Amino acid sequence: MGVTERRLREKESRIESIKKSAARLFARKGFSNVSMAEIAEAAEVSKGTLYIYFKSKEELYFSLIEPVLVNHHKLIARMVSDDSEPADESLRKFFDYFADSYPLDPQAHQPYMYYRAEEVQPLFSEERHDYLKTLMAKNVETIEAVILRGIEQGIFKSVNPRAVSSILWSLVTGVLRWEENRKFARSGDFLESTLQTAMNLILDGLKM
Amino acid sequence: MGVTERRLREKESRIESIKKSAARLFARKGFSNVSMAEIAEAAEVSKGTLYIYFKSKEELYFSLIEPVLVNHHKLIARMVSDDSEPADESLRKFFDYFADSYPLDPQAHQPYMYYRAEEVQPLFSEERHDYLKTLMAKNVETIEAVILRGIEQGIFKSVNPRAVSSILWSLVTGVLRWEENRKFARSGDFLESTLQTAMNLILDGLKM
Amino acid sequence: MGVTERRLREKESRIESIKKSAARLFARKGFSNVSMAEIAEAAEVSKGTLYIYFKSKEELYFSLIEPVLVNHHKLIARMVSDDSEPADESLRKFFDYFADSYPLDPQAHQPYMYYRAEEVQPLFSEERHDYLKTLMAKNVETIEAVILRGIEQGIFKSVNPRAVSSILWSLVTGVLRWEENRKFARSGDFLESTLQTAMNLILDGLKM
Amino acid sequence: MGVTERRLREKESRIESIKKSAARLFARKGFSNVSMAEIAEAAEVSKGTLYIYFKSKEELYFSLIEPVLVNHHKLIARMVSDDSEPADESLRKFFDYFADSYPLDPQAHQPYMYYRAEEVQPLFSEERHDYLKTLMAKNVETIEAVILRGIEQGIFKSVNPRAVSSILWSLVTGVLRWEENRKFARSGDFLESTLQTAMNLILDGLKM
DNA sequence: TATGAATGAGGCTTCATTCAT
DNA sequence: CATGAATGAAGCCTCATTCAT
Repeated sequence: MGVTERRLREKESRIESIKKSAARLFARKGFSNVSMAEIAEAAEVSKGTLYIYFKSKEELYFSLIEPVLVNHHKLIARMVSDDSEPADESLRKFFDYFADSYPLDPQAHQPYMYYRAEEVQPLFSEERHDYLKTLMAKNVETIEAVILRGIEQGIFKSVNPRAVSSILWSLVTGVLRWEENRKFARSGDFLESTLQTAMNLILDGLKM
Repeated sequence: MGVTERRLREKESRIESIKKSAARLFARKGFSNVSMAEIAEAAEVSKGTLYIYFKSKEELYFSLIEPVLVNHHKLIARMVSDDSEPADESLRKFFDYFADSYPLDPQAHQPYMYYRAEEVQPLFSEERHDYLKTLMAKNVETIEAVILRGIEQGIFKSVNPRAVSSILWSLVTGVLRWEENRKFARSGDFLESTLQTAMNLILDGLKM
Repeated sequence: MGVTERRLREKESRIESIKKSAARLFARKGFSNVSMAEIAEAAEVSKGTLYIYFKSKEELYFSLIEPVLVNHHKLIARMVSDDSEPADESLRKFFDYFADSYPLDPQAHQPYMYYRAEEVQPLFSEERHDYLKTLMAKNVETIEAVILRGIEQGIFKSVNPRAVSSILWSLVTGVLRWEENRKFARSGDFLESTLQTAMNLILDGLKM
Repeated sequence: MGVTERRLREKESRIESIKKSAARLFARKGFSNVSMAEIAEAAEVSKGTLYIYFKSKEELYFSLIEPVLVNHHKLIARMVSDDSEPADESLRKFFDYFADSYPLDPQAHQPYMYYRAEEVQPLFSEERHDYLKTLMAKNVETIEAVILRGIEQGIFKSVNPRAVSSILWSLVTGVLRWEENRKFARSGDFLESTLQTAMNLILDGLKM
């Protein structure tokens, strides 16, 4: 029978529905401003059902954050991993990644955009928090390596690679947040062009 | 009598104490994760006293946000208001303002750093929310004017001034958040040097 | 077919497994502190299965209590039913019964040890509760008859048989509980010797 | 002003009201079968008020149990502390204490009557549970000392003092429970006479 | 018959706010 | 004005029970 399979599919679709609803709500209002009841209603399941799949509100939140951080890291790391590629090309890909993927799935980017160590820390165990920090640190290191490569390739000025990596991440997350706020305020959507402009400025500034 | 005066002074110091405590707590943990009891204790007043001076938790929050936004706007507007000044000088002042004033009073900058339209909106009346939006929009326009001036002065490339203004604000708030998280994670304090580097990159990128 | 038989056997073993698991858990943690999920897991069946065989949690509990009460009554009644036997012999059997059978199946004795009218009453219908009361009353009457016999046989002093019967039951259940707590506190197992001593004291006290 | 004092009195009376309601309910139905809402209603306060005075349901329970155990120990220890007193007199006081004090404040005796190590343990921290065990152990030791004294005084047979102490406690708590159940079942109140009879039997059994 | 996902009532607890003093 | 005890709505979570397969 395909019964078991169908069951499995239904179960997974329910989990997906919960995750999607939760992600949207958390992204829109922040962890503390979303109630489990709200999530349940949005996902069209009962409150109890949430707890079948997620041990707690924190667990649900974590299950949304973690794979996104892992995935982004993977994607970005792969994207910029070709050591023979000119570093400016790599950075361009980095920016394009956000310009392209953000509109497709804005919630997937929320963890970066709204990550706030002091708010998140009390939610998770020390271990988990360390894990999240490590994940985010890796991302900075990835871009740091690109900057370093650019300097070695003679394309970039002699800058502090770690600082510039921080700046690039700050800039990207800052712009995503900014444009999100702007969109919410109904004043148009300029994400792509803003990111383009930002990248051009930075690259021009970085190049020798 | 000096009694009335003393009373007045005591009252104002009480209000200041409340505001200071509340600002620190909101900044540290976010609006929803702070209780009125916590604020009262930190300010060394009773819970009831909070409600003498502030109609509600939202009101208290607003009373913290609003003057900061107004003040920042004033300071920044004044700082860059000399139309004869080279635009790159003005931007340098803009960056320096954050590098200098943030360490002195980090909380004062929280409203920008953590402003999140979707989270804040349900707290306030439409009117108030519009007011906040206007305040923030003015700041963007101020920097936009500087960029425009730079172009007219022949110092800057022909960029989209509105986009670059957004970028500068995104960059500054992004870096502030970034360094705040980093500091919280006990990995050192690089705010000033990071902001310096960021400004140099951007200015180099902007200049013809 | 032997199929039907096998089915029947499997079914009965399933029921036994449920009862056994439930008895152990109820005995260990008390009715309210045991969940149906826990019982199902311990019995290695699904939650739904519990409801095939027992209409409700209360029903399951009743199905454990009732036969034990009936059975104890039967055993004890038979044990002391020989009217020609010296009453002190009969009481000795009564005590020995607990000293011998408790260690073999402690859970079977829980209904007595922890019976608490006020807690049990809201669980059951009036009718059922009355039934349980009657069962327990019969036990008291059985021992009461032994005391009476002892007086008539000229072995026992002229005491109030009902009161002494209550005392004997109180003593036995009291000691069982006491030693259970002590065992749980890991301070050794003195059930048998304690019961022996108790019986000797009481018999010495009863005898003329 | 007496205002502060009256306030204090009102506050304490409220706490007393809560404790009294809680004690009655816990005694009647057991810890797990009582809800905080029930207690609040019985005490005629709001649910929130309970948490002003007691950090949690467990804490409230503990606040009822602990002083009773301490107090009983004190009373009983004092009662039997005169080493020159004949041991049978001391035991008589011990029994009388329960016969007299139980009807006056039955709830005060609940902790003994219904103490169940396995149910109570998960409620409390290890430390607290150890503390409770120690308190109860002290009581056994107190009576143990009386038995020993009786033997030394040549009044009692040469029995195992620890075992007999356990038996006396088991007997008393057993009888209290028994009569409580009987009372609840509306079949009369024989506590005093039952305890009297029990004591006479035991003393007769103990004496040489 | 057996399963286990789903339900929703109800339990414990927090907290913004009120109000008598 | 200042206090802090009191309130009760609302949040997180558990669990007995049902039901489609």
